[in-house]
Amino acid sequence: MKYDPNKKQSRGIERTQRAFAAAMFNSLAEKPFDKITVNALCKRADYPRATFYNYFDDKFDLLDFCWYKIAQDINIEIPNPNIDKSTIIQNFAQIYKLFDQYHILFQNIIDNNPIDSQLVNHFIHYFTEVIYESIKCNLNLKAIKAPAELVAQHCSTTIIEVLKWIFLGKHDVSLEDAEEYLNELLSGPVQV
Amino acid sequence: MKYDPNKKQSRGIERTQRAFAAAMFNSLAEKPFDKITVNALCKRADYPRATFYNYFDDKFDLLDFCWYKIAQDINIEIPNPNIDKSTIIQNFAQIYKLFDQYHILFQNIIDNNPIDSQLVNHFIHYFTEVIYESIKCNLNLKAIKAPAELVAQHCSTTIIEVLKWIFLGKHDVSLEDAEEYLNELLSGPVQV
DNA sequence: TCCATACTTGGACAGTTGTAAAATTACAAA
DNA sequence: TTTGTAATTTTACAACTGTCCAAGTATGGA
Repeated sequence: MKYDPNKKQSRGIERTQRAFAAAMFNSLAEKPFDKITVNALCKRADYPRATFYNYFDDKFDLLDFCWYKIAQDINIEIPNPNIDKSTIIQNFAQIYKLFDQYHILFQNIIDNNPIDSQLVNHFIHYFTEVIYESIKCNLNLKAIKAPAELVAQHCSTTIIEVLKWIFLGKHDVSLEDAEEYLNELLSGPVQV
Repeated sequence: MKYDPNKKQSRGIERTQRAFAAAMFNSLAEKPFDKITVNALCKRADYPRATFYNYFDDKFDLLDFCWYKIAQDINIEIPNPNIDKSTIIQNFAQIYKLFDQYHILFQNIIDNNPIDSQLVNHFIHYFTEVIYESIKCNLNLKAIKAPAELVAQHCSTTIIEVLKWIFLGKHDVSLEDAEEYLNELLSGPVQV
């Protein structure tokens, strides 16, 4: 992201960024992402174009900011220096609940954008990265050859895959079932 | 893709499409994807812009065609009505060899594009889809709750993940080791 | 209060995108 | 060879993108 949202920012800057994010969220709810132009976002947020480019490189950069705002609520506990399968499933529950809060937004997004669109991929990718960052280096692995980074990547992908299936694939799955799905996928679901 | 490459096409059409694909491959080898414009591709392929839009919706559509040309060589055997883990690993070997043939191209792509760029994601996504299409409906699953489609998705993602690690992540891994990695990921690598 | 500095804004610009229509070319049947 | 149809290319266009600069506006410190 162009602006580091972690560093403290003046009230004005935050207000402006929030206005653009709101414009994006509202636009996403009503039309496909590739029909959303920077011009339209500026009109909606009621800021001039130059201000947009002050804060964001392009509309993807704004998207990053939007996902960041959603992901802020995720507070993955990484006290555990060795994360095992049950820890993963615990954290999964937290993200499930977060996604559930936003399920109307996701519904709208999916109604306007194909599941394999740039937009959805961008979203998926962002959250996979969030998970990955929180579990890499801390996984408690079996005695295997595969490198830890690869396994961490695999776990985060799997977690997001289940959530994608549920919240972007229009499958109504309870948290309990979702946890079971995840557990199965992480345990080797295919016959030997 | 705008043009269905499966349906038979006149020699002229194929020549034109190949020219654009070649222009794309050559450009990819020397600069980042987002610096490649349709204009430049046309200049390189020596065709007018309107011809480009005759065959492709945009540069992503051309990319689809490029990956399609590579993927053509994959001939996944789906005689088996129930694919188990060893079948998956067999097919994996075939794709590993295919990717290995193109490893110089992939090297160049990675030198010019970040691993999490739109371009790489597009590539990954395309091949995940190819694998998914070939294994869905035929997986021999354990007695589990997770739906078959989700598991198929998970398997194809895992396969491509290992290949990404090797060929796009600059990790030199032999076929034998790669098969072992895949087997471990599909067997549940994390401690319970 | 004043000033210096940083940030915001408006306008302009070159380059790009995707589309639509008109003009040309290729090709196959008579 | 002629002719009609379809495929291909040309040209023109309106809109968008990202960057730059200069004028305007806040803001905080002295």
